[in-house]
Amino acid sequence: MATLKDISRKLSISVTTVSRALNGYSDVNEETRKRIHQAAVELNYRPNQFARKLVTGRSGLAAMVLPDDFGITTREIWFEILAGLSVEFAKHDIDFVLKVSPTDQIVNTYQRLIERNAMDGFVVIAALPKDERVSLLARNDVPLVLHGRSEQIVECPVFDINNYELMLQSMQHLLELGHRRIAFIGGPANHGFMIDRTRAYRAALASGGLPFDPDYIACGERMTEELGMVNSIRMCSSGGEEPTAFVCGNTMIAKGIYSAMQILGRNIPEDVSVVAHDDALPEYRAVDFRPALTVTRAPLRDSSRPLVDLLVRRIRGEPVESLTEIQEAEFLVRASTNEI
Amino acid sequence: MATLKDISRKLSISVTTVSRALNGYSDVNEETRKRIHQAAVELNYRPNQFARKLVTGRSGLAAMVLPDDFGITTREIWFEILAGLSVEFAKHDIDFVLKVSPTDQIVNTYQRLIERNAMDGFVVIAALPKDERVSLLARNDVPLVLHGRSEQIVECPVFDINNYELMLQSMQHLLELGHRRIAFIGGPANHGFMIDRTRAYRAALASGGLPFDPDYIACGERMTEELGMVNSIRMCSSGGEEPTAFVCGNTMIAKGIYSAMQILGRNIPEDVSVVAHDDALPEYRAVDFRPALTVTRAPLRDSSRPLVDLLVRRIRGEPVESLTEIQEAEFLVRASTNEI
DNA sequence: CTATTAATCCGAAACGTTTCGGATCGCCGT
DNA sequence: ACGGCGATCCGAAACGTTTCGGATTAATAG
Repeated sequence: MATLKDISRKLSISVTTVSRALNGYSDVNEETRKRIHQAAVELNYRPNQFARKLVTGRSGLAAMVLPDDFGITTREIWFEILAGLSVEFAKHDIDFVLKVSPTDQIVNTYQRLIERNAMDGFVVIAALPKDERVSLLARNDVPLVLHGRSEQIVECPVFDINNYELMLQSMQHLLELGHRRIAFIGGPANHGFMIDRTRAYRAALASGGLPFDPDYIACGERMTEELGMVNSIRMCSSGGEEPTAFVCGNTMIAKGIYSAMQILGRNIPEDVSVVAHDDALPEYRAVDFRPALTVTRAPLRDSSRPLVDLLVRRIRGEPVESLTEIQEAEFLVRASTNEI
Repeated sequence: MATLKDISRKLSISVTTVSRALNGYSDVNEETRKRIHQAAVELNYRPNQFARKLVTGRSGLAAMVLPDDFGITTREIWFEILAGLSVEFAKHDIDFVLKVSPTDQIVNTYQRLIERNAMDGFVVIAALPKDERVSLLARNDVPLVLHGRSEQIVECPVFDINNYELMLQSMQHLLELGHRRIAFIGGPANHGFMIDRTRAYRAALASGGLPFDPDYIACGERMTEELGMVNSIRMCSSGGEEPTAFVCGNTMIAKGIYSAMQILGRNIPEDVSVVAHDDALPEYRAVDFRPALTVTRAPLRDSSRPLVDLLVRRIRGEPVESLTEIQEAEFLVRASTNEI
């Protein structure tokens, strides 16, 4: 409730000087700065971010808008992302606003938010190769940070995990164990991460001298247990040659495969090996799988910090070229993979 | 980007009048109001909420702060609540900010938010009988809406479902079916809703002339499948008389009981009846249980609208006495309950 | 014909910051 | 003695609203 004017009055120092002292300008005497700081804490001064916004243009607000049908993932995962972002933004004194919008109106929602001009920046998750949200924001010159690489050439900070590399690692591991028929059950075909992983999958097959069999790859809008279950059952009971190994887009899919293999009477890892990518959601702890699941691991929680940092730096005006961060996944060999 | 001044200039009308026209004051001619509105849309005028906040004190921001360990519930449920609140607030042109805070610092977080004075109001979920968050907010005179009744006498809007009544209904149903040994597996003992339900549980027993057996009631911090599983197994294998019916705090607990009964070789509803309260999370659809689950039903999604409405009305200055809403649950008899 | 009143409009101040462009003063070198 | 310079400070304007207290005009009442 205390304002600059209160401090100014109390100390008989101009508002200007008080402001400059508090903001660390060099043209204020060290001793008066001390006095001002002290008065500030005595009066429990908190700058009014709205007044500040009026003149600096910065509001201290960042937003994320997400579809009310959860798009590609589940509630748990969205929540994990939201929670991470909220605490990271808080470290920069930024309030995180959450907008949930009907899926078919996402772009309108962005449009309105842009017009209102209240957000310092946006975080955009799950980039599509050509992403309307991204181009809209970029066109209006509002800062955003992208999770997942997008094909379109936009000047914006990007954070991603190295999807190509992690798939390569999984495949290499299986190839070294002697597997020749390796299936891939992934996520939505049009998403950037899936494209990268598919490319790596094919590259690995090729490098192992193996053919690409379209029956051995399965995509799906939702990366759920069900997806893993139905596709692995299909692949194993089509009458043709069964895969001896599965690589999965996430651990839920792997869980589905585990159930399917149990139903079909196959043993992991004796009959079939399973590798997955692990976002490290507590509910699906790969170590707790029986047998423990071999994974490439890149905790979702770990993405919040870089995402927020990149956005904040973009807002502060750092050149976009320096604002790209690609995270490598750990590779953790556990008990779900075996020689064939 | 267009401001009042732009409209004012374009029409040669004072800023004052433009402002008053747009805000629907009566002292502006109908025709000039028309012109002003038209100019506003032509220039794509959007009021600057920060400038407005400076003078009116309203920011158009509401917040919820939640613990990073999810407190009593799960990620899914929190997300469901968040999503609902976000869309409802949007209808009132209020941005919803999400604060996630370490559990032991919740109160500090509130304190800081209050000092910053940027939020128009807060929504507080899962009230404890004596809730520090509530008293802190109330003491500082910042608007809040409470989900779940709190014992302390604070003047604040409250939304709740009628926990007492829904438990009574479940019990009555079971009693009418002839059950005499009815167990209750609920949630965290210190929470308001659990207290109400326990009271109703005991009242129903008493009205049926049945004794209260502490072994037949189970509480737990997390209302999960596991809670239902371990407690129902314990109750059924203690050597004493087994319960013939369970009433569950939610459908996840019921799911755990279903699994437990299968393991123990008991049939639902022949050997044991199950009733639950149903928040209507899509993942745990009570209709999809085999046998379909008898429930008291009050969808979580339905709580967002009243919650937000109450808060908005409080912010607008309506007297608190009128701001209480208690929702009755539906009672849906399905296949999980039977005569004994 | 004048005093009221109703209908419309408007100037200016205020909200709490930041920032531009000096102002003041003591001191240094010459 | 004087121009200049560095160290400190400050007045005033600006950001985009809302709102208080009139001002103007025309119609109405007496």
